[in-house]
Amino acid sequence: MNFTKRTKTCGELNITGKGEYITLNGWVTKIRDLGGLLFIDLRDRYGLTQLKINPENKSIYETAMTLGNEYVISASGTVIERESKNMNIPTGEIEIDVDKLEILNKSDVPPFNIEEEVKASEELRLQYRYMDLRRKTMLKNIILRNEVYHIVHNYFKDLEFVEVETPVLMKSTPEGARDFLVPSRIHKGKFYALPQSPQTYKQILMIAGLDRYVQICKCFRDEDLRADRQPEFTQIDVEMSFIKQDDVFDISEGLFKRIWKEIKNIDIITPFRKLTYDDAILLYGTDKPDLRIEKISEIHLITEIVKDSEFKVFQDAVKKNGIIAAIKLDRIIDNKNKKIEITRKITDNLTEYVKQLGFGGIGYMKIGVNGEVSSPIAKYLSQENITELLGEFNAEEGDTIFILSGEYMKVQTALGNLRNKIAADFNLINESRYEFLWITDFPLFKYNEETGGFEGEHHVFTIPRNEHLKYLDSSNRNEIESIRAICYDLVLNGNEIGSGSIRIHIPEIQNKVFKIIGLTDEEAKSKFGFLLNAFKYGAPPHGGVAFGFDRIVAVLCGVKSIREVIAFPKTVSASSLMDDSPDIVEEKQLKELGIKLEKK
RNA sequence: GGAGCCGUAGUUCAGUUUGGUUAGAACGCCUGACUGUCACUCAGGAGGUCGCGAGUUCGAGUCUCGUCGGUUCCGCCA
Repeated sequence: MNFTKRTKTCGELNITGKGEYITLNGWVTKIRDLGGLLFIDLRDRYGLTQLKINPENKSIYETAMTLGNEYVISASGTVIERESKNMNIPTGEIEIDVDKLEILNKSDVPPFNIEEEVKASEELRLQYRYMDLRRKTMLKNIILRNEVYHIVHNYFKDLEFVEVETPVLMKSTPEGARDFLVPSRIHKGKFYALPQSPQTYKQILMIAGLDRYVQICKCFRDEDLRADRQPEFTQIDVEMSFIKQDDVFDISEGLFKRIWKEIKNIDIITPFRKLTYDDAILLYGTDKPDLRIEKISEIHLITEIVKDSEFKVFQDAVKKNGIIAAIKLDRIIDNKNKKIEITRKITDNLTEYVKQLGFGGIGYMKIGVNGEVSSPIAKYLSQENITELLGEFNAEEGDTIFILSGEYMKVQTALGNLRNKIAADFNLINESRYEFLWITDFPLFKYNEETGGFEGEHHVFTIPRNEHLKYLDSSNRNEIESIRAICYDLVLNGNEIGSGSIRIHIPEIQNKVFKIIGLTDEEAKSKFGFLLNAFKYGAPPHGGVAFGFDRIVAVLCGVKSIREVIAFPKTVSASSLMDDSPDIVEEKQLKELGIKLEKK
């Protein structure tokens, strides 16, 4: 098709171009018909420019009158200064006095308006994603994503990392998430799996001597979705040889420093804070604490203080080897500077919340003037205990202490959830901060009560801490559970954005780990034989990390869901509303693959 | 697999608590008027499988059950 090609974009013209004859191509965003004089906002990726159509030019005017929103047009004319300027937009001092107008394509009436603040439901936005992506907000997210992409590539290139593409069709492995499977036509009855991550390949690249590997790659996990989890997602995958944990931290921190500097012009402080997994659970009840939370204390164990109370719930907890722990909420004020009273309604609501987490209820203690407390459980406590408790928290008038009791892990995680909930309910998250935090020394194994066996907490190639190597020969559950790994997560604002470990490169240690998780030699050989073989031929000490690219971009864009930074995301039921996938396939295709469907 | 919330005009929502006349509003769309708008304004108009299916009832957008879709969370998952 013949059309007049643009000489400028809709974002670049300003008063300095006055008098220039130009052509714009773009989408009709808004038509303002003043009865005679006609104004058209023309939009492209770069911005918005106002076209002026004068009724004196009859043929152009008539064409313009047939336009609708989202028509694609070519408009030529002279850049002129506006009679009344709009200083809210960059091009607001000028307009185009159009003397040539071509309709390049019509548009149906759009299902929703293309505007910055979208009003359409997410369902509709996903169905018409090409319309949604025309919105400035989405365009900004996608472009910012691309900028981060370049920063990552450049950063690692500067450090002499080698980008290597790894296969998308690979062998299914039993560990970790459920695999997406791809049937093989040539080998009927056999399947490839899509990679959950290129884990084994990147380790083999280390054995191959690549030394420093990076890849921004797609990963696939067939598990249920969340706001921050898609079945296919993007990872910054990194692996290095002859390094220790601190080297991984240095390289990673440098990356984030550069991203934040270039995208946000913010100098983030490195090195990042570090917390062991055990401390994170002890202090925050989660392995991904949000350090932006203000006015809520860390978790304090108060078993020693209240264990002799008359309160039966506490006594039960102590009897069952459990604990009693608490958090303190500072006196808080609303945006009108008025103190927020912790009312019965609020405590009832929190009680309801902890009941869902499997507790009978929550103990609370409101601190009044002169250390007087109002609390349903105060009557079970001696004055000394109360004083001691207030001292433990440095509690002052207006503060509230929330107490839970029971099994250690259950209490800690519940208090961790409670911190998040209270912070969200009362707006206690400081949104202006970026809080990076390394969580280190994760347990190597997790005991599975159902199967009565151990499972890998991270992945099976993670090396134990030196001082715990001896427990690999143990058969004592406590000893095995106490093994900590050289394994780390990077947490940003309460989101897990990265995870990695130093790997096992010595076959003897690897075999012991396999043994503990109940993998026989034969199974290990059939599942990971290629990797174990490779280890026999001089595997260097190595380790790495992988970052969740979508989550990082989501934080940078200030959005809650990674769907906002993915061009074509899936819904929570893992379908694509735009192209209606997954979908049934033809009988012929199944036959070729030797697949028969079970009747429902 | 489980729990919560949502589903009404092209779109966003009100109406559902307490079943009852013709299901409303805004934006968008169509027609007309208007030569400096930029959320243009003004006048008029069209537009509804109340997600779908059963049930209760004289009567269901409204109550009950089921089902489908979206979303948040738990389980699951780095």
